[in-house]
Amino acid sequence: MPEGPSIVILKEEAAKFAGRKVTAVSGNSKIDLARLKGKKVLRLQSWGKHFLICFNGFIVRVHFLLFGSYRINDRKPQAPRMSLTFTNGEINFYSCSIKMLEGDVSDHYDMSIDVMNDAWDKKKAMEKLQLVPAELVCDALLEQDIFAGVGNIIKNEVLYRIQVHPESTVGALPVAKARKMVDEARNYSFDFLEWKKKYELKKHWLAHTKTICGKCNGPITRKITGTKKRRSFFCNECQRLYQ
DNA sequence: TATAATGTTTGAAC
DNA sequence: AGTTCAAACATTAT
Repeated sequence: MPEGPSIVILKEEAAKFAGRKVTAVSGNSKIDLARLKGKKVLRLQSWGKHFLICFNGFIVRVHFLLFGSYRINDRKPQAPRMSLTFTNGEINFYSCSIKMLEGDVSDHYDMSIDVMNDAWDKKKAMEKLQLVPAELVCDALLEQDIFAGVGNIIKNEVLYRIQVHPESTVGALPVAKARKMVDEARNYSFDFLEWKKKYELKKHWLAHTKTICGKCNGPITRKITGTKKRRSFFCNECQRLYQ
């Protein structure tokens, strides 16, 4: 469930709880859940892969990692990490990381880094890339400090779209390619959002988990790449290695 | 059934 | 002391 666009979908689905009071709270999270009881949710936000439940003076941050999930007006058999009940429904979170942050969202998050946010700033991403010229692009795209919300699927699809080999070095990319990478990190994320909403995300994958390149009919290489050691799927023929 | 996978934090080891 | 790395966590489809 993890990448940024999926969290945007959650935010939209949970929007009906904004302005509502938490009438009951439970779960096996180690944070002080009792603090939420009777408090009003001011708004629901997202930043990258973080889902933010904002209260007056503090925020509950939910991160789904690899296996986390949620249900709205529904439950899974297992015990929820956190369950929030409102007068108009409930939301349950499973096997996720939950933290309490003091203060406002702006004290903790820079929304201009979130590829899904209206405040996203292309120039800022370009500037941050220039600070890590030695990094491989497959790692750079996964940097949440640069591309908050981008995950491994988006990484692979972006690199395929712009025809850049995942083991290319950031500093070796021509500026026009770097710009394309930044642009597509956002563009593909929005495509991901639309496809995911229609339950047809996988149908549109061109590189991720594929074995044949649709462009040249050659093989798609699958390889663990970068210091992050994540799976990369790429076409050696169509994706150029810059180094 | 065993494996691998849309991810991050932590703490040991250097 | 700062950096690096692997382990830990946890679920489900294949």
